[in-house]
Amino acid sequence: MFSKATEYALRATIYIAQKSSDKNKPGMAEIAKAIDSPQSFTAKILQLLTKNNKIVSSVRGPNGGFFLTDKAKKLPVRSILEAMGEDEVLEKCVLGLKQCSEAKPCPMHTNYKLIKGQLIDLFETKSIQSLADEFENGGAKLNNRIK
Amino acid sequence: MFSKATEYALRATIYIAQKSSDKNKPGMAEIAKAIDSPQSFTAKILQLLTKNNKIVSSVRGPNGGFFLTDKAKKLPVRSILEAMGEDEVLEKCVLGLKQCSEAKPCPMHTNYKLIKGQLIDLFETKSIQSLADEFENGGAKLNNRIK
DNA sequence: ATAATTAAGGATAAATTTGTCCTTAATTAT
DNA sequence: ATAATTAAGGACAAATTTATCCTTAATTAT
Repeated sequence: MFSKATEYALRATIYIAQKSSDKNKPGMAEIAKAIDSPQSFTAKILQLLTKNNKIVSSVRGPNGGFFLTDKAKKLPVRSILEAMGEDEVLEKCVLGLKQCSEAKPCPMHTNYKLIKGQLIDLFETKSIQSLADEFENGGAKLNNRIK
Repeated sequence: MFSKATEYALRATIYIAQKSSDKNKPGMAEIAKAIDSPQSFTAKILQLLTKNNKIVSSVRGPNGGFFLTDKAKKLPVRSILEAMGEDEVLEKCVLGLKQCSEAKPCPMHTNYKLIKGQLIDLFETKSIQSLADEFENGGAKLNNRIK
């Protein structure tokens, strides 16, 4: 569904939401290990999320690392997709048709739009914080290693 | 959602379902033009669909081209995804976690699985033929050019 | 039989995505 | 002030996806 870069972005952001506080800010090495992603590549992605788009915040130096502002925690998960430039996946025609619309529907349109609507709703409704919370409560794990 | 190759595969197969008959078999040039895809690349994809996996059939020589057997027309759309090796998209965890499951759900799991179920159902239930029919009845267009 | 037509298949190239490495800049602790 | 730590950023490399081109094989029409 999403690119690896976006998958890493989602996992990293959720991890940061869980682990960061005023006292403790996970660094890129810790994050990459925790979510089982390539470290340098993840660093690039964190740069993206930190820079233009204000999803993630960071501080350099000893005890530095990444964290989320209270404002950022309330952002919908979709904002991560937007920051990664992969937001269109939620809107696009399944067949990849540029002119597919209500007026000129592709053969999948009518059925697919209902599903797409739910996808959009899910990514709009869920906040970054609420995902982190679900992690804490459920047995959910973010790392990707198979033991 | 899907790769370009798979989008072309879906469009091409639907087009063939519409246009082919005993008398008339669209060739790769016609198909590529109709669905607005790069010709040589589309030819490769048609080879894939023709070869191992028996989605599409073909005949060479003058008046040759591509067509679908009656059996193939009844195949679920999902079989095209399988032939393209992109079937896993329907099953995969949104966050890309290999060990995400009912037992070890990721933070998105519970909500996403409902949507995924509908996606799978859609691709399982719809047959190639039924899509072609919807095209004929509705105003749906397969080409991708913006006029 | 021959020529024309069309898909099959191989080799290769271009573009994009994924990934690494090294240097620089900022911040902190001493 | 100095050294240590950590993110930022640039340059580059590998892998994958997308795409083109050319030759070969099959089939048909003449």
